[in-house]
Amino acid sequence: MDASLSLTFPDGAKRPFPIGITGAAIAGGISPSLLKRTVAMALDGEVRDLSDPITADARIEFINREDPRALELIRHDCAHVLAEAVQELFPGTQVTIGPVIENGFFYDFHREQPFTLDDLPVIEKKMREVIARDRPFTKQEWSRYKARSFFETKGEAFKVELVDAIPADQTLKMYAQGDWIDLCRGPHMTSTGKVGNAFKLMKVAGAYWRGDSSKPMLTRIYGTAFARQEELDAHLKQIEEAEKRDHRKLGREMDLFHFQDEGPGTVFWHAKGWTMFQELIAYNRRRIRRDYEEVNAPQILDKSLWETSGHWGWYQENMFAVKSAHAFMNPKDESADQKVFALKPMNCPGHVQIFKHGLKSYRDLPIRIAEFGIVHRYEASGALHGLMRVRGFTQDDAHVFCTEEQLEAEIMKINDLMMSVYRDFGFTEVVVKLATRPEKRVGTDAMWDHAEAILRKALGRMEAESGGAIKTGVNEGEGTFYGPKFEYTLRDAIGRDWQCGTTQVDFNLPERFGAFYIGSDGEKKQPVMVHRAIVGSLERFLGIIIESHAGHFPLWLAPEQVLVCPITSDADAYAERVTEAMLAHGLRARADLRNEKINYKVREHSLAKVPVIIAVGKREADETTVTVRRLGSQAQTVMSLADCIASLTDEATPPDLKRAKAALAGG
RNA sequence: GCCGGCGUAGCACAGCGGUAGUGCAGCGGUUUUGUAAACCGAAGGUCGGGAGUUCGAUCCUCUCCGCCGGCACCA
Repeated sequence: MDASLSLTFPDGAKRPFPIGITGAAIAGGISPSLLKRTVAMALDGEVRDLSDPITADARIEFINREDPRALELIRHDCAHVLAEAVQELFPGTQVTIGPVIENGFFYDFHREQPFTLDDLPVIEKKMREVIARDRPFTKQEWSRYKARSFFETKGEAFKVELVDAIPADQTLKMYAQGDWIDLCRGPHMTSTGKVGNAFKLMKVAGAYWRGDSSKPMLTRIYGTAFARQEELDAHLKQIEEAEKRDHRKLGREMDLFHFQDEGPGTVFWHAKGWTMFQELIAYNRRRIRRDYEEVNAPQILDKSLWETSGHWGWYQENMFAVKSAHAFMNPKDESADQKVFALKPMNCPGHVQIFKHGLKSYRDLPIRIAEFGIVHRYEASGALHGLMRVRGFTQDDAHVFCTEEQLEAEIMKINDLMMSVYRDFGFTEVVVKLATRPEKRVGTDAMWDHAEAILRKALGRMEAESGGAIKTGVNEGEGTFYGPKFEYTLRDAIGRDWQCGTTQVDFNLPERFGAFYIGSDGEKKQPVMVHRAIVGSLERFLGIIIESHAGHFPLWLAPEQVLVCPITSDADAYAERVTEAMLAHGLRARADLRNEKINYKVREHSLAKVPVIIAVGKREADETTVTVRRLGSQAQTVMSLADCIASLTDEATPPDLKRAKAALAGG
């Protein structure tokens, strides 16, 4: 008799089994129906093929399709089914990889003629056939040689490359589903039928082999799958909802901004969008007034300055160069001014120049220079995306020049400010990641060691002192060419993550530009420079605000706060009086005196997402009251004009001012 | 930049080898209205730019530009 092992079941029962018994045998031994509904098992919490022989004592759980842990298997199996379907339909198509991703899976194929959207329904149909065949997934271990020659014979060049890339000490696992077989790490469910029908192919896209733009481009087919149809439907519905709050769509509908062909990646801010933009700047300006000096540096500067900073060398492809139009058109004309300027892609060199102007003492430090700096970067055409990725944008930028001793305190101070700003905009979940030295960089390793050590220490403090609001991590090799940085990522109302803030420690630019201060010993000292942006790009941040609120802005940000609508023209004069009173109290109010029914106006202003609609008729005029209707509610509230203004002005007070008011009131 | 798709009136969309329609908005009139669309009328477009094929191109081909979905990139 074989030696035995002991398995612990979820109910706590321990039972002995012969070594090498499979999960399937155990499940089948308990009951045929258990075996039937089990798609995989977990040994000590690790998901495994049900057919795996068990070789040691463990906790065993049987996983059915509805188990949350099965979702990944369903998606992964679905990717295999997709690959089989594609190869059956389109012989000669090469397979590469097909991983599970957030919300679904994809599979990358190589085919002379890339797939298009029209191919998806056909492929889906074939997938349903493959699933209906319900072939078991069977695992085999192959030698490297066998796998390599197998794929070579089939003309699967990419798979050959994958086989070669697997470390020599690892075994090669092949999963067969009927006649179709693929190199795969596993695990899989018991058969293709377990994938079910709650799947959908979503889109096709190009993707570079191994994520490398110098390598061939493959066709990626994205799909998603769920255990049950209702979950798939809910997911599709959610995508639809997300599309409705797309800032590009809302920007058009709400008349906030537009783009046009002549200015790719640059924003035409309309009055309403610009109102929000200015409100954002005003807020940020109030937040920095105490500690920073706000400056404004030139938009174009001689290219030599950018050579000194290193940007010209590292980022030339992404910079706009500027010459006189005459010189541009007549590059050979030596009598013309052929000087080349760069449209600034960053504010730091400008701020260094301001720092350098005049002798600085150690007593002056830290010097914090802020600018709502408009920068231009020539982003790749394919990178442009509404307000989220543009070629001209405004940074809430600042540079702190300080001593090394002051550095950590400055970083923590910046962190406090950032967290406070994010809270004011309703973002409470923040992830801060330390991005360490990249391959392409300037400065000595000693410098980097030092800078990273300081940031690491600060990172630990941030997490510890945040009371759980900050989670931290490390992005190896993701730092800037001149220094390591923190990246602040916010999670919005619908769970999407946005990288906004950044704090960068820089020992290099001050040196390159020869910036110094006079130390207490009378000697010249080099300051440390900290680059920081809180919301990053104001354009982008507004895009995030638009999407996370789906256009239903908090009152203080709403471009139009109040619309006053008379019921009939008899109340026009009163409506104007109400509007004037609101305007006088700083509210953004407007009277709608058009000859339209109240129904029409309510509908129109509701669709325009105006937060407050006020209707006034004879009744209100006689009593100096207003009838208030709030966006998102059908309720009508009658109140005195004075009360209404008092409550709206309070609500429209920006969060920072509200805090100050409350502090005052609290004594 | 790369792969695929798309580009028709301010917006949302039809259409198609014989130079274009619908709805909403806008404009003119009628209507004075109590909380999500009153009625009537007239008007509005070198069908993204350029070139080619054709007797004839919004439609087919090429090319450029832009946008969309991804990939790559993001100081």
